Amino acid sequence: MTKPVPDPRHTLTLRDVSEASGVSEMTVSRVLRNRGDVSAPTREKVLEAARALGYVPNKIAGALASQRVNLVGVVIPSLSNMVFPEVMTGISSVLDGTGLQPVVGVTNYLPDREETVIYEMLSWRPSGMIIAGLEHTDAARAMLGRAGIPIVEIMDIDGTPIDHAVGISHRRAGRQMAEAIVAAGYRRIAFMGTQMPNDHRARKRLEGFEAALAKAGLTLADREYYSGGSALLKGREMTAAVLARSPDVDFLYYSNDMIGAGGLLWCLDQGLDVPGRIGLAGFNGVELLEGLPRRLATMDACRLEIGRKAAEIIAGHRKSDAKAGNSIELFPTLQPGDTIRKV
Amino acid sequence: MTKPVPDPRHTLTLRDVSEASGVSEMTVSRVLRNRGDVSAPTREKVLEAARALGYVPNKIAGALASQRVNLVGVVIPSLSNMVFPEVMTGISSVLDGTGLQPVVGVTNYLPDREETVIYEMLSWRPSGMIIAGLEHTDAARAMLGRAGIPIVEIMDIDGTPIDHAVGISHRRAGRQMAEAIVAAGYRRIAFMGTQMPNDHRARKRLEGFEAALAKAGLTLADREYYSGGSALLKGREMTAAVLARSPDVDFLYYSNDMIGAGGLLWCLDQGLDVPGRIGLAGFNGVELLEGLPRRLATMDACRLEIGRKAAEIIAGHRKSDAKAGNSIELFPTLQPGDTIRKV
DNA sequence: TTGAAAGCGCTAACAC
DNA sequence: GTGTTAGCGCTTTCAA
Repeated sequence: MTKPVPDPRHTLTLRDVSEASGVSEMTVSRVLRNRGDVSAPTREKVLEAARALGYVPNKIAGALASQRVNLVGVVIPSLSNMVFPEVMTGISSVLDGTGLQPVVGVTNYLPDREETVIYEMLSWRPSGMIIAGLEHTDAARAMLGRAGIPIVEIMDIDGTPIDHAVGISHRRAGRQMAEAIVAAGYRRIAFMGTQMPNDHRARKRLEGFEAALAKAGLTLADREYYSGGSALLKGREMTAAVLARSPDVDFLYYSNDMIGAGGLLWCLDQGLDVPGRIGLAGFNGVELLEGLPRRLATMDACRLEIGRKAAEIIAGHRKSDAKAGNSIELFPTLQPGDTIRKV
Repeated sequence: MTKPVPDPRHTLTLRDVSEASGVSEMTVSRVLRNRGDVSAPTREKVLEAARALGYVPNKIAGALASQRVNLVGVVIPSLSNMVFPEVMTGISSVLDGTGLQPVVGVTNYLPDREETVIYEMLSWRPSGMIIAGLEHTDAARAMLGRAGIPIVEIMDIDGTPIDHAVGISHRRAGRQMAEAIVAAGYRRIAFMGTQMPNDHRARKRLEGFEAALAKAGLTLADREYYSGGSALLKGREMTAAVLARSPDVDFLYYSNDMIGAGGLLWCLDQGLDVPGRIGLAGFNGVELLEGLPRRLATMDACRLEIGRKAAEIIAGHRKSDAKAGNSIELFPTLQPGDTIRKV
């Protein structure tokens, strides 16, 4: 039956700063946003009061009133494979100057989870969205399409973007690697990758790879998939399994550098002649490879540049009335390293 | 001079759903939030209309009206060293059931940047904050202290928390590793780490390490710092440099597993007897180590558990009026692997 | 240069 | 079960 005591430490509002400084709320607001003309003395009084009180503006109210939110949603499948952190670096480097802030959501390669994340993000009315991949649920595509903000799908350009796309062609990347391998004289080629039906980019690389092999009259000699666990260790294990099963294989193509690195370490442990007896290649161009005993052949995925370009599209949206449907294709370079025979 | 045409694709509001369904805004709101009693037919009509229109609620307005934001701010120094992604996994695993959503901000180990990130996050009035480390600017501590929400500082407990802390004692961790090394008979010990004045946890580990050495009558025989670049490669380079300069060193202590792995690969390349002639140890217990030719000695940092516990504190805050000042200490286990001599 | 009034889109509290 | 009223804390707009 006690009267509810008003929280003594209630959250501060503009009104509090206004009263403390003897300046109207409106003018306080102007000072705090550096907007309009405010005389130097007034400005000082306000700043002083705000600092003394420890006022933190309420962006929720600000956003509702101004219909403006300086947030950019970034939807990615995973944080743990070191490719997306680098994309984030690219995004941040561009956004940092603009007053826009990235907010990331992780989907774990689950389409339904992605749909939920997109829905949640859109409900905060961000200024733009950056989303990995071109494959989404119908509902997700619909939401994004009617959101009325710039949407940039990244990493991949093999498909039709909702609005904008920035990425590489993974099909082409797979094809190029296969061509290089065949040109180097390898003939019995095995593939190892992740068991992930929703990793569309890995899938497209393999499609391109197999298509190029077919053109050379070849098919994959063996293949092996894994899921979970330490990628480096899985690379070793899969490599051991494949070579036990198919001892005459002369090339190992991995869907990512981490398992490729594991495979390379295993081959070296076994004293195999790399790249003479057997060649290896991965994908991504991760920094880690630089510290290996031998440089694994790979292809960089232009991660930094993709992040940058995507952010530029969002940031530049106000001025450029760039129409939708634009794909920006980047071209990865093949780094043969020391694990493919020189022709 | 043309009259401004109202945007035909204006963002949908509750009102639109209300008109389309012939149900009052209030009831529509109730249906969309599963709140209160709504008859099945009304409910259906509303859901139908909302779906048909593609309505996405405006959380900004909702949050302002309800004074409730289901966001938890997570402030971390970096995404790229594979320790924080695992903390995030722990956080998400707990938050997923609660309706709370993590929002991450990255500081790059810059105190001023951290202050800004905290300010920005608080301005969205989150339900709680999780922040790496116990060292912050005075302004940041003040803001957090008066925010009126649960604050959990993670990773470290060597210091005084603002509200709650969950982590390990890095000083103790360093001490324990030194004791194990000394007990194994190593005497000429070198340290290699990052050149990062603001990585307080690495600093505390080294302090604990040196204190324990001192207690055994020893001092570091050599030390080397790096910054930037591929950690694996830097580990190799620093190791080569240290052993060239101090050939009689018999143990290499690394501030993280990645450079430790590089050092290990280098030692094996050189044909050094590990752990007989020389021992090595890192810190973190990263998954990567499992794929190496030999298991590097390390200490896990309880990352998953830290994330979990921190999230539990935030999520459980409504019921438990847990008072501030609580530190939860976790105890990492030393994993000797194959790079420390058995005693 | 400053202030007053009117909402932004939603929900709490209360009536019906 | 459903509707009405009154704001949430800001910013926009316009007047002074």
